[in-house]
Amino acid sequence: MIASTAAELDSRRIEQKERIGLSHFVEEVGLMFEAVGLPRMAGRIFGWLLIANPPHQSMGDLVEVLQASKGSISTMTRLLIQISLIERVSLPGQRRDYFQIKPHAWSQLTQQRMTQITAFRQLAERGLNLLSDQPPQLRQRLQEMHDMHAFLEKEMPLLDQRWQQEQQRLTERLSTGQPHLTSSSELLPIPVSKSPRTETPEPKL
Amino acid sequence: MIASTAAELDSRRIEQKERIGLSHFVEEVGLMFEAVGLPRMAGRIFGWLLIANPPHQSMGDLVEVLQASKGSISTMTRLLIQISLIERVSLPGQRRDYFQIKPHAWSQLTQQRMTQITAFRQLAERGLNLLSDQPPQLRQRLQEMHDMHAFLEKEMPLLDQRWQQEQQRLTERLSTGQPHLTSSSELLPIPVSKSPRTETPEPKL
DNA sequence: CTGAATGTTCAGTACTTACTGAACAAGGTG
DNA sequence: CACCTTGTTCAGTAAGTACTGAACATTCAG
Repeated sequence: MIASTAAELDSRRIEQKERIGLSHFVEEVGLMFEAVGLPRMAGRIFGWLLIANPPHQSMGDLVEVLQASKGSISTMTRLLIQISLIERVSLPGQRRDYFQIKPHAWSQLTQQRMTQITAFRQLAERGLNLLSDQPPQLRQRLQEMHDMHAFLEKEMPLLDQRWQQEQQRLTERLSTGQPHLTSSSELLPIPVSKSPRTETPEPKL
Repeated sequence: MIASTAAELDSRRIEQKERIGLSHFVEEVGLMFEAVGLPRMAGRIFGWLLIANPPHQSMGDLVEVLQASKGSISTMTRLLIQISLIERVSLPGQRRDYFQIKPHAWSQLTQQRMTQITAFRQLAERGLNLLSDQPPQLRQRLQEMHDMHAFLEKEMPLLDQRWQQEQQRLTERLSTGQPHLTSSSELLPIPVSKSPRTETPEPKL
């Protein structure tokens, strides 16, 4: 099996090139995740799940493709599931579990942002209390901080709502009839286990 | 000067209590800044400038209040100026410079967020190119990522615009006639120096 | 000019945190 | 039951980065 046809070699070169393109993509998603405060490896996993074929991948797949340790993959998939960016799915008759991008994953990130905005608004309120006996001139800085985030708190959900409508419009353009990946296969999403860990993060310090 | 009146002691206790409240506030702004990917010390500076009286503070003030090194303050104020969250001001007849919160600082943070959104949209496009010969089902994940961020790219500026209007409405409620902190005093903002460093970051590696 | 006040730069450190790898569960399968 | 496959947990490390402190500029005062 030493000799290969020209076609085979060519096909391999193309595959090679694509592999490089794909891993670059994965790496960049990793960097973007870091930019929004999430671990790079979580971004790599998410990036790979964005382009993987099939869209559901096992832990073993991820370990191999991303050249990372089992431990890291296990921890990071758990994180991604916890923030609802991916979900765990199982195939009938298969022992191992698979991971795939969760529908509306991106709205979930917006949700996280909302939490931050609320925190900023509350912080502004605390500041205004501290300066309660000061003249309005001095309080103006905090008032602006407060009003801005109160505004966003009101508007962001509306924006997200409008996005959901827009998206429905967009997806109905072409793929009428096959509404979603999950339902197009025999994949079953596994509900997130409400383990005690979720509510009480540190059982033993 | 060993004896003090009860009133003096009381006033000191109150001051002490307020100092604690203020430094808690400063610390929490620091934590929030970390949550959005900026150095904690930058957040502390910004936090202090939100509540300081007067609103403009010198490097020496910051070093003392925040118990940080001159080096750290210098570096972080530079960072904050670069991302337009604060500005450097000078007083006539005063040698040293002062820093204060820049008007519309918060819109600036939104601006930073826009950059990220654009990066995400471009990344989605790269992914779609990589999967250009794949069936729509597989491309759907990236298509959603793309559409979502394209949507936000379109809508966020409009939102910010509406915020500017809203803000004007809100500030006109009370403080009619004194539109802004800067103009209410003899403070002169110092324009950001367009040093070569800005365009070519690493002159000598 | 000398000295003081103000500000910058940068080498070294201290700290945080992601990641590895190995030991440990938990099922299935023969 | 022994054994393999799949997945989790955790101690230790590796790597990145914010921060310190000291040396170095710069400008003003006497």
